[in-house]
Amino acid sequence: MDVVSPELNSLLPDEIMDTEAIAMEEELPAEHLAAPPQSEPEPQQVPMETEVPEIVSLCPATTSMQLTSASTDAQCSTSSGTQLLLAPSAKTTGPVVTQNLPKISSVTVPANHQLIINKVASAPAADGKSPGTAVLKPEGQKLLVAGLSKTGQPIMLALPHTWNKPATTQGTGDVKALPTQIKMVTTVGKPVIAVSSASQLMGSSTTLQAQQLKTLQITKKPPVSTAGPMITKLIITKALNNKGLSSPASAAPVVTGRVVTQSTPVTPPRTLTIGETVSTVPQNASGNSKVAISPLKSPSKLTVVSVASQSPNSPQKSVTLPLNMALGQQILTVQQSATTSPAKAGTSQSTAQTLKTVGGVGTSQFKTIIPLTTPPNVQQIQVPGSRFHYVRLVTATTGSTTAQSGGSTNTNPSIQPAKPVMMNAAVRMSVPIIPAQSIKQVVPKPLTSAAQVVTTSQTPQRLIMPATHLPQIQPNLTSLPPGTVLAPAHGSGNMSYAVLPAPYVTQIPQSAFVTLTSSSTFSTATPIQTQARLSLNGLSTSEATSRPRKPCNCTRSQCLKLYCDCFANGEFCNNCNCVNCFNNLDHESERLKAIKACLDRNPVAFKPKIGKGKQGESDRRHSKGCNCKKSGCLKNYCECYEAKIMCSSICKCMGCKNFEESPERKTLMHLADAAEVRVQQQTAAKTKLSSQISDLLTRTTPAITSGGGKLPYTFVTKEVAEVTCDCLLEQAEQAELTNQPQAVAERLILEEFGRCLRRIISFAGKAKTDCPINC
DNA sequence: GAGTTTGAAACT
DNA sequence: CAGTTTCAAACTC
Repeated sequence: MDVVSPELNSLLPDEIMDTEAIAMEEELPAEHLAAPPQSEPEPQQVPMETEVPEIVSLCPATTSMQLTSASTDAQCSTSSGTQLLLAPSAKTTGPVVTQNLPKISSVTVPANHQLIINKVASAPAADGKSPGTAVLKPEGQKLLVAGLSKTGQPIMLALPHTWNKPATTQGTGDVKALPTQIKMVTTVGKPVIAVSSASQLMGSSTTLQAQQLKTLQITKKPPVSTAGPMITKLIITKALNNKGLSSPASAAPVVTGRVVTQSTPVTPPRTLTIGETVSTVPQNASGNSKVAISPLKSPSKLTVVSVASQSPNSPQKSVTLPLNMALGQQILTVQQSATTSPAKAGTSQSTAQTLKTVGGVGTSQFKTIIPLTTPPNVQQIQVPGSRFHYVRLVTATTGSTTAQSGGSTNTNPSIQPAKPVMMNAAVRMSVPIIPAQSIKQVVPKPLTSAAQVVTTSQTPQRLIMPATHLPQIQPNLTSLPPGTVLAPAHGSGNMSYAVLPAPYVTQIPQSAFVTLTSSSTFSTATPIQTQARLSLNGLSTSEATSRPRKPCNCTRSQCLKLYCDCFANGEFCNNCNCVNCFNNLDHESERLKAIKACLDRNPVAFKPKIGKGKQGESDRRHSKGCNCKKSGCLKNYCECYEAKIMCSSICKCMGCKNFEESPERKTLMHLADAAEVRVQQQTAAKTKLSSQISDLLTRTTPAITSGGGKLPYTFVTKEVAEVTCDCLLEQAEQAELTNQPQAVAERLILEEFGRCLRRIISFAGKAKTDCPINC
């Protein structure tokens, strides 16, 4: 099992992981496997709240690591003598446990680096392997790894009692058994590997908590298992910087996830088979390297990286990274075929077949991210100039995929042919370090055409669907609404398009969309349908539907001119107050004409006005600049001000006060900030009040019951009173901040008090209503 | 909520 | 390209 090759590592963004320090070795030198003394370490108690029993080894930059798949032993050796500890997967249940116990080939600790692996319980080496192999008992033992970072800070991780619990709880070794995790953590530039139960949270080590970590989590599917599934997750965590321990605030790094499958021409291809499924296929040591990187929004929330194994003969490897959508974690799934085998069009389907979303089965932490009704294909896309890899998730039957890849003229074996990218918002969000502008989408062309790429600069996806009955429109591809995807008309080089803004996909019921696509006359609807599904599924429904957008109020433009914000944003009107709106599917032809007209007038009409500067948001500026004359650019009339950016040299405004040093602007900003803070505080207070009341209701229901109906004041407990006071104080502060007269302030406070009372009464009444029988 | 102001978009 | 008109959002009362 390979983890990360240096070549691959070089391609990975630092934000994700840095595997420079990890080199793979085929064999673990026995001399580096110093047997841990029999002395059993203290059964160190792992704080329950952390729930992360881990085995940690610290490896220096030169550390080599091997995950041997031939046995249950996980070994780590380092040329420098530093340690890497790989514990074998948790294994198994029942009777076979003792025969396939995970073994720790313990790690030697070099002079200055730390690793001390103390097996808690050693048993006679069942397989008689190298001395020094510690055999872990299946249950109730802790493996402690103690080490010191360069800074001298000790690292202590313990193997929990539940080391083998996953399998045990699964009884017969169900594939859904909670996998053991191996975490590789780099501390102070050294990778650390830890093993923990998959259901447990990271962060048991206070040392680790004190570092800014990034985690690569890999679920290892061991080779042939004679005693049930062996599931090991390898989490490679790297300190974001070498400041390591000096960054106390870095305990909870947000690491976006992605899965990378890649092989390198230099390093012998290796296969890291990851998955929770039981596999009887021996790990293919000659396969392509696979690396699964799991993002973590929080170190306490692990995202399983699952990599489905694939036929060794297949040049492409599929990787799926499930994530906990509920936690807002997202993934970027990356697939890359072997460099020696450029992606073949035909491989995508097999990819889809082998692509599995695993992990998390039976564990609430792990969820399938893309609940497509059909197995998705994952196509890798390499964006020029980007260190990131993107994938396109498509259904398997599309012919356009074949055409696109087949038509590619890219002859560079190291660069994948341009492929369509279907990046839904969720995916984009999952990798915030990827600017939206970098996302590129392929414009499907007739089957004989090479793929074209449209650079998008805005997150919403839009679909331009064939509409053969409509006037032909050949929009400037570079000027289409951002995110636009074009689909060719049926079997013809003459292209017609229907523009479907992304919101349409999310605005309309899925059934409606399905009807639309299924009834359309073009044969290449599959990609669109797929994208639609992705938009519906990949983008969380709540996110899609709740995305705030002001309803327009157009009365004369029919919402077909750029006056209309909906139209200007490439969106359909939805829940707007417009009159005689044509910005909908019912007026598709008119809408298309209007789009064309806008593009004729201004080829970049649909491009975002607020571009992104070179150095991030601070450099954002209006693409055209404003022309304000009377507002001083300090009102929302000004597009710059509205976008919360300062006017720039390209603005033609008069009397501009929207510049950095402007006192007026600062004053406004302060007021705005203060208002925002107040709103947040108020919201928090009210939420707290509601929570308190709810909690109180829960606890006081018996009293209500016994009392035959208590009056609302029953609910005015100390907690409620305190929260109510908070609300009142907040109101007072707000009045003070806004320089309200005392009378007004008093009135505001009283009104707030009235609201609090009403809420209390409301909850009280609700409580009585909710339990009419008992009360 | 009606009326006014404002500046972008559209038009000439 | 400049000037004018149209338009809808922002703003005021």
